[in-house]
Parts: sequence; structure tokens; C-alpha cells
Amino acid sequence: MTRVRLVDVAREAGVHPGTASRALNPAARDGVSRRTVRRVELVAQRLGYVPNTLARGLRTSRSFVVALVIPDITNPLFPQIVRGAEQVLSEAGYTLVLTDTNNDPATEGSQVAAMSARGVDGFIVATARWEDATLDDLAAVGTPTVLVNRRNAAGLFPYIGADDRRGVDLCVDHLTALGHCAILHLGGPANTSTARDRSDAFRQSMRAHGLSGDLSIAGASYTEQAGAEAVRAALQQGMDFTAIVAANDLLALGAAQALAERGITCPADVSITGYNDIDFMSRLSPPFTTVRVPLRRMGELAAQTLLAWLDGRPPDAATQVLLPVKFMERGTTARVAVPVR
Amino acid sequence: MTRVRLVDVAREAGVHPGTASRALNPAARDGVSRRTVRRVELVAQRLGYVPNTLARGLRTSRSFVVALVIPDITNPLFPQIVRGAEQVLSEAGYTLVLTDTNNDPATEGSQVAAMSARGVDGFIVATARWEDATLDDLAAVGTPTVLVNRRNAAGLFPYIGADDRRGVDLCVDHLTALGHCAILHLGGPANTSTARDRSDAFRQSMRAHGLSGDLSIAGASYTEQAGAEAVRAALQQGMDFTAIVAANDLLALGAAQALAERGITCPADVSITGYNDIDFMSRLSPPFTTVRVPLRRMGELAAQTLLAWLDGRPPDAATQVLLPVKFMERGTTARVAVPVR
DNA sequence: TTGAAAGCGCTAACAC
DNA sequence: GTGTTAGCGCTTTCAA
Repeated sequence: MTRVRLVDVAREAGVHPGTASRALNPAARDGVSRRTVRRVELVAQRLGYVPNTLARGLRTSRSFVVALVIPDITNPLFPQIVRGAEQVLSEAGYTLVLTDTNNDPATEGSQVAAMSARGVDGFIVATARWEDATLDDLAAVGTPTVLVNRRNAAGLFPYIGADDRRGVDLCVDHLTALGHCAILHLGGPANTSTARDRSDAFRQSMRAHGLSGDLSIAGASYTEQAGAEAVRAALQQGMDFTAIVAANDLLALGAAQALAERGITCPADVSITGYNDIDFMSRLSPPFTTVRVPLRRMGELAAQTLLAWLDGRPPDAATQVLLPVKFMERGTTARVAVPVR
Repeated sequence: MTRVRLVDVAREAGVHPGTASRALNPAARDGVSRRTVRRVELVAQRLGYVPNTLARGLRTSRSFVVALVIPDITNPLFPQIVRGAEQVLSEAGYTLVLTDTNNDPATEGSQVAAMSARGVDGFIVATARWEDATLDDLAAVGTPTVLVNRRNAAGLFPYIGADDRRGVDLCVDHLTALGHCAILHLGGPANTSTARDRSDAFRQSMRAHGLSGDLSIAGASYTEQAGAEAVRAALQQGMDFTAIVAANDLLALGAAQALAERGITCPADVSITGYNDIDFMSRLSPPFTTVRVPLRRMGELAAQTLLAWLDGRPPDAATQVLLPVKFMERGTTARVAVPVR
């Protein structure tokens, strides 16, 4: 693969490999005469020398590789995070390895192990579950790790997320202002912090409005299908509601679909709010009211936090960054015609 | 990072490191007694031994890493391809590094160089341009490389794509059957094979129907914005058409937007076909008629082709796989009320 | 300022 | 069958 080695450059430049190494390393260059540096650089350039990162890594035990662990790249939420992280990392000379765990904890564990064996310098994890053995292992070993999007119970790693408390507040405020009182919460899968945080926020928000926050169901995963199934079950049970606060856009889409199957239209009969504002939410039919989360920025910030750590500036373990969110009203939420009850 | 080394395992098991290495390597295990194998394996397990992939790679000059080069992960086209490739690769024990070139040839070149320095075993490239210096370099070095989605002029690498000739035929057939004669082609950026192939196909298809295939414009990139800009310019020039065959879904979306700005609605006034059938195309407002391309399958096949190569079964350089496509009529194409001209 | 030498953790050719 | 030895390409003490 890599043809030209450092030895070749050194021989050609008439210096010892050690010297050539120093000349080419910005950090060690000061101990080398300007003439030598220039000569070595010139030869390296002419020969097309490309340092072998593996060998360097073996010696320095730094690989300049960061692993990003995500649950499902086809969920439009994650490409934004990936993009933000990739940008920051590659600018800093790091390479990003992507692992898609397919939402499976076992896959996640083995992938993380494989990455560790590869000697990645650190992890950005977007798959955190509330109880997460993989993260516990990582914490035990002390591998630099930053959580993004989801956090875990242990709280041993810095976390870059969004202000879900506020996001859900905005949804509930908006719906109650439109006259809704019977609001159903369509939560995310248990064992994710996003489900917990948003569902807690929902309950508190409802109580602050003097309403019961107990009308609540949960999707088995953050997918349209799970959202549809949960709402179908709710309808079958005869739950009564005029609005739904979904914990995620895909769940909201599934909810709308389940309602449509029963001839219940949105927003005429039921108002729905989503969460995240993934691409296309604004142009679906009907367009979806949702909460915009700065996904890209989250990816960037996670990468920056990790880079600082790798650079010898470990973050306070308690670091919890909650980026501001924005309510995106798109007319999918309507005033209640006949307030229930 | 990796704490337990092979030496530790060997010492603990009372054998030489070389023996331990053989015992743990399925390929070399036959030259070792069953008892030794078992003992070494047991010790390795107990100590939690994880082989250092870097060191192994340095020695064997195989990294079991494959790089996937894509232009923009936030374009919904690519996560599908990534997913397919990732699945196949990780099942085969390979790790996937993702590089997002942000549609920039220079970035692409430097990223590929960085990956080469990392000693990746091969590349899957989804960013090919028709004239592509990076690919020429890769070909010169002989690095195993498979093209997916886009191919290049040189044709030195196997290519996994879709049957664009047929896909465009289906669009033109459909529109002409509805009475359209003045059909505009909204092509992709020059210097991509997809733009060339689809635009060639369009011209031929139109001629086969006895129509002129010369009504054609092109987007500067495969984005909504570029599509909108191109169509705005076309309208300003006073181009007359009743239908648009777009080279890509995002271009089609941009086209619809530009038309809407002028009060031209779709499909009432103008029919549009997209290409790729990215997620959500079916649920936009209006839903989009488009051509479904088996993106995920393309990723899988590209990965399989590369793996076979890395496994010593190099593909015929002329390998060009064109997977079948499917026309997705969604009512966004309407019969012409008053055929133009 | 530069050269010499050792070694990161592993594997593979060769010897016993 | 197993031990010995050499070395992948690089960096980094230690001497000179």
C-alpha cells in the first residue's frame, strides 16, 4: 500500500531515520537545523512520502481515530449529527469510524470492543441506553467518551443534548392555548433518556397547566411502525384525546397514520406535535408541527468536547450541555372545536 | 487502551508467544495440539485478551478496514447505501470508515490519501466524477476499489449502479402516454455519470417516441436549491413545457418549488418525475412520482464485491452491475389538458 | 544538532 | 508441535 517509507526519505536526504522523523514532526522540529528540515521536507515531497499511521499509532499509542456509534443511519436524525462530528474531526486531522448498531445492544457491545481493539482514541456515542453495560465498560477502562443525543443513568460521561424540558413545554403550552385538555403523550422506548426526559417533562408541564399528565403510551422504538402500533392500541382501548405530544417525529408520523386508518384526520380531528424536526417534516402532507433540535451543532459540540479531552483537557464528568430548541408551528395543531369533557 | 497483550496470555499459559498466536489464529490453529489451543483460549478468555489490531495490521499489512467515500451523508440517498455496506462488512469482521467529502473533489483527494495512510484494505467510492483524478490515483496504485452509484470515464473499477436507461425510459413512456410532448429534462451536475447516463437516456427515449429530446437544463448539484435555480432560469427564458423529468428527487423537489413560486401547480399544470425514491417522497405534499432504485442492495453488493476482491478474487475490471429499478406512480403526473403546440 | 538503538504488539519463516 | 528469531514502520530516549 504505502510504498515510500521514512527510511527511504532519510537515506535519500542523507540523514538518519530518527532525524528525518523529527524533521517531519512539527512538535519535534525545533531540535533540528533549518537546513535539515528543509532538505528532508523536500525529499519527502518529491518521493511522495505518506507516513504510515498504523506504525505511528503502534509506537505512540494514539491512532487519531474516533468512533461514532449510532443506532441507525437511515433515521434522518443521525446523518445531521454525523455530519457535524465529521466536519470537526476531519479538520483536526482525525478520522471517523462509523458504527451502526442497528438498535441492538449486543451489536453495540461487540462493535465497541472491535473499535477498542483498533485502538480508537475515543468514542462519541449516540446510542446510550439508560442502563448501558457498554458505557459502564467504557467508563471502567477510562476511554474518553462523549454522549450525544442520549445519556445514561450513571452520568459518568459528558453529554451533549437538547433542552427537552423546554421543548416539551412549548408543545404543551401551544396545545393548551388552543384549548386542548385531553392530550396524549406518545413516548419513546423505555430505557432511553430521551423517552424519560420527554415523558417527565410532559407530566410536569401538564400539571403546571392544571391538567393530568397521565394519558400516556409508549412506542417500542423510535420508528413510524412503533408509533402506529402504540396509537392503534390506544384507540382500541378507547382512549379519548384531542391532541398528541409525540416524543419524536417518526412516532408522530406513525401516529398520524394510525389515526388516518380510523378516518381521524389531522389537524381537523386531532392535533399532533413531533420532536426533532427532521428533514421533510415541513413538507409532508400535512406538514408537521414539531420542535427543532440543533442536531448538527450537537455533533460538532460532541466532537469538540472529545477533541479537547484527547488534547489533555478532560471535561468535568458532570458536563451536561442542553442546547436551545425551537418550536416549529406548521398548522398541524388546531383549536379544539368542542373541548372534550 | 488494550491492556492484556499476547505475551501475557502466553506467559500465563506457559507457552511461547508464537504458539499462543497460532493457537488463537483459526487459520494457523491446525499446527497446534488441541490441548494447547484449549489452554491458550481459556487463558485468553480469563484475562480478557483483545488482540491489538494495529500491531497485527502492521505485521500482516491487512487492516480489515474499508473506507466508504460519500459526497454528503445528509442527502437521504446515501444512508441507505451506507447501511447496506456496513451490514455486509461488519458481518465479515471488517470495520467501515466513513468519509463525507462535502461534494468537494479536493477534500475527497485528501481524505482518500489519509485513508490510504491508515492502511485501509480497500475503498467503496460513491463520489465518482466522470473525470476523477482521485480514482486515477487509486487505479495507479492498484488499491482495491469498487464504485457505487456513480462511475467514472476510465472504467477501471467495478461499478454497482442501477439501470438508469430503463428508469428514464419508464418516466418518458409514462408521460408521453399521458399526452405530454413538451417534456423538459432537469439534469444533474455535469461531470457525474448519473447526469450523463440519465440525460443520454432521456434524449434517446424521447427520440424513440418521435419527440425532440433537446429541451434540457441542468442543476449545478444534486440539491433542491440547484433544481429550483435551474427551473427559475428556464421559466425566465420562457421555456415551454408540460412535464419535467428530473435526474434526481431533490432536483424534482426544487423544480416543484420554483414552479410554485410562479403559481404553477403540480400535477395540475406540470407533471414531474423524480429519481431514486428517497424516503418520504411518497408522503410529501404532493407525493412524488419517481423511480425506485435499490440503494441498500447497491451498498450490499458493492461491499460483497470488494470483500471478494480482498479475499483474492478480484473482479473483472469491466464488471458493471445495473440493478433493476421500479417506477413509482403516485398521481403527480397528470394527463395534459391542452396538449401544447 | 544528529546518530544509535530499542521497542510498540504482533506474526511468519525457520529451526528444533 | 513448539520455540526461536526477525521485523512490519515508526518514534524516542540516550549518547555523542
